[in-house]
Amino acid sequence: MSHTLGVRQAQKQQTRQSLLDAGLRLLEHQSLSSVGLREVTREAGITPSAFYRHFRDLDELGVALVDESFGSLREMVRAIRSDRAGADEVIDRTVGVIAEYVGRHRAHFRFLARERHGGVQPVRDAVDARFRQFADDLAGDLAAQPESEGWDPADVRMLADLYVDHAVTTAAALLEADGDPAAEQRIAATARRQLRLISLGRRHWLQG
Amino acid sequence: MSHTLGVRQAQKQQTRQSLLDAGLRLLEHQSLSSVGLREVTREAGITPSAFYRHFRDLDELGVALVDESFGSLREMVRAIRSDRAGADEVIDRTVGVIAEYVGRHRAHFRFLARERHGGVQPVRDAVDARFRQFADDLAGDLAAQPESEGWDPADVRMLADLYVDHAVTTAAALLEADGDPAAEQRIAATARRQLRLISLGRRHWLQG
DNA sequence: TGTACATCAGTGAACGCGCGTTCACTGATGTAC
DNA sequence: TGTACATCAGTGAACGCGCGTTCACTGATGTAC
Repeated sequence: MSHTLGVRQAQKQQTRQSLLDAGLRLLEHQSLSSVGLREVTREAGITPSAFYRHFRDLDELGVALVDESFGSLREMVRAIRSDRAGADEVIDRTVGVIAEYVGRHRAHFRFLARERHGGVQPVRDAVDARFRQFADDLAGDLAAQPESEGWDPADVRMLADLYVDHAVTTAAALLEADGDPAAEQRIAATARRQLRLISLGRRHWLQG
Repeated sequence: MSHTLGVRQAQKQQTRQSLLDAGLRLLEHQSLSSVGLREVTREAGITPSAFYRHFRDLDELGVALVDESFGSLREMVRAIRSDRAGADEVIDRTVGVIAEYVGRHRAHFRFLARERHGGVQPVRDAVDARFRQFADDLAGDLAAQPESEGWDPADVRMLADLYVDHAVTTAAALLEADGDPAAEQRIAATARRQLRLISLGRRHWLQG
């Protein structure tokens, strides 16, 4: 028998995952600070006391959900950044990818939108650190592009922040649309125009 | 005795206000959905059952707090919009006013940031409606400016949304800085550059 | 102005309930020989 | 391979506690005459 993990550990990890899934399901309609431990274990189909075999408390589960949620996000960002095309195509693809991922990982995005400014400090810190990391990565990408020649690094960074904040705002608006296709179209159209305006500003930054 | 209100009504309103104040105080460190009714009345110094003389439940108190918070915000927007000056001065003043109001009405802004995407639906709807109203007003202002001559109304609206979203993001970042002056300076500096880039994009929109 | 009654904001006791946490336990999985 | 013991993920009962809500009440304020 090959056991890279062992039956026991594999089962434990499965239970842990069912706790995370249960948490995410409950967080679709309420925020972390109002979810109960017993509520989560009930949803996961285990005993309340078994919870402590996996997390110290609900905050710790929340931080684990941040990691999981940023997994989806990282995938999305990779899809956007790998794009090499003309400005307008990049914009269209970017907005398209955001809309697609929000639709596909709705629960994860909803969780991040909720807890980003929500109740629990350790979770908020975890979310913030991850977003800052994204902005750093994006700033690196932008700096390497020919359009950024002659730019002050601080200006590159502020542009990266603007892009990230815009993406976050757009994703949150799409969530709020809650699947209504007309509303989603409107939000996507607005987002595209805004990105076009921003990229115009970028083009004229040095002689501005 | 002149009584525009009556002693009894005046006292009732005072109690109501102390409930709102207590709620806002508690919401500095947690979100609405995790605050208890008894917690609020304890903080306000009244009996739990007296709560029902003023609100049906905590959600209703939350909606009342949205109204109150937007009072501060409306004042701020009036201060910004009344400004008539050159582009760069407007930008500096705008960011300055935002920073000043966030500092002065910290609890109100924190509440709005929390509950905007937070747990409770009626509160979220109330917040959203108010922000949309602001964007409408701002779109009206922008449309009246000479810089907007020849603009598609939909483009004016998307610019107004971009400005409002940017202000919201900046305010939230300032809150997260939590009074640290260096962090606040950095955020304000970034916000000013971003607004300058946006206004560059605006200037080149039609020939872009 | 004075009196008699109505109103109603806030009180305080009581209720049933679900909460988070503890603890000794069970029995399947893992390990040593 | 087989046996004897160790580990430990998940169980289920128990606990004390604060919760939201109800209800009859009190006494200051308001109103009618």
